[in-house]
Amino acid sequence: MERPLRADAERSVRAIIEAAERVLATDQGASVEQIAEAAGLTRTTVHRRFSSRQAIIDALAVSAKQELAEAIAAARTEQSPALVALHRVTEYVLRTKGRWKFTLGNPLADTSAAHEIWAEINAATLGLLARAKSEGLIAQEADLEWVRQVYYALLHEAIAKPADSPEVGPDYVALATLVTDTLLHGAGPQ
Amino acid sequence: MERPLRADAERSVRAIIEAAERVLATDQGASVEQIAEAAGLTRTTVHRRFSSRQAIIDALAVSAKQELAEAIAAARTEQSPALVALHRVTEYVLRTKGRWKFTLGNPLADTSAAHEIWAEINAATLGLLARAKSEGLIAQEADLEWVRQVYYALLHEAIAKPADSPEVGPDYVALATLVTDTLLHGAGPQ
DNA sequence: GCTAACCGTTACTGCACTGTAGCAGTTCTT
DNA sequence: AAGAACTGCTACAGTGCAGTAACGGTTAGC
Repeated sequence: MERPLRADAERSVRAIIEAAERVLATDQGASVEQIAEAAGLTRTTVHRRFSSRQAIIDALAVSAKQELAEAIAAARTEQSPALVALHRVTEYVLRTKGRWKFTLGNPLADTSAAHEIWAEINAATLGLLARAKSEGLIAQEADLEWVRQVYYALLHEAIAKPADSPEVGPDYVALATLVTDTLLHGAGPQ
Repeated sequence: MERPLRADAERSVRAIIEAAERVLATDQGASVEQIAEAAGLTRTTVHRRFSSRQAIIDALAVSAKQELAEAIAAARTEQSPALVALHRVTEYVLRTKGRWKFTLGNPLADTSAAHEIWAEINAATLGLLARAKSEGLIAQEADLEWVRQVYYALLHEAIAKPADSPEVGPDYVALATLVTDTLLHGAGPQ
């Protein structure tokens, strides 16, 4: 029963979501007005597209997690051995995570709407880790829940890490190598 | 030139800080009134002890980081080989971090007042890691800044990890082993 | 080109929170 | 026991923000 939005309205929605991501990344408590300004719109227009401030957060969560799920799917982890699959999915995830610093890795943005997507992502990750274990990459005694937790944390830290060459943007391939290496071997020699 | 507080006032200050830690741990944006209620006081009394809401946060940061610095000092890391020192300091830090879930590991609570304490802690950690490297625990090629970042993240995750036996409280020794093992060897076999 | 949807502007309401003040009763200190 | 410090209570001013409404001008879609 939902009329499709007009093209300009659609653009506004995009602009709001992207601006919200940028603004909230540096200030979680930012007002709707700050978001509107960053989007090049007025506050009233924002309220026309999103009935409440929380609605913006929800939309943000859905967008980000959807994009994340797509990135994971695009990595096609089932079609390669666990090591390369892990490396590849890490790279893809880092790319999208770089664009959603606020929403992802911020429990505040966990809403019911995005919960099922998140569960799906979680299951996929656990599945890949289980395969990694069966292929001998991960110790048999390892607690996979803990490994997943550490993996997520490493992804987060990799994004937070200051880039080696500030001008050219982060080298996601190198970061993916760093994350997987650290996850599997830690900081110790070998 | 500061008159010492009366005993009851001193107790109020304590109660406020502890309550603030509890309340803010679950809701970063909690109001002064919520904090007051949790402390068993009224809002006006809170404002008598802390001129502004930010002043509470500052006091929180100082308290927590001071306690953290003491915990690190108590570990006496210089007096044992790096591996046992790392294990020991990890255990101590986890204990205090468990009591300051909000303040520590929340950049929001980083204020100028606690900055120097934090710098000191940071330096001590880096020093220990450098020694660990010189003793062969950490790979020569490793980026110590990255290792420190990962170490902090692991501490954070260890605190967030659901306890194995919920009733008896977390087993900090086991957690310390988990953290150091993961830091040095990752999730892989060996 | 006509219509409907969209946006900016202005203005208003309502709410929640911060910070302050005065007073009366209680608790510490000596 | 007396005075000072402290707390609870009530009340108030000020602020910032969310959300709503109406109007005139602009833009997209058929």
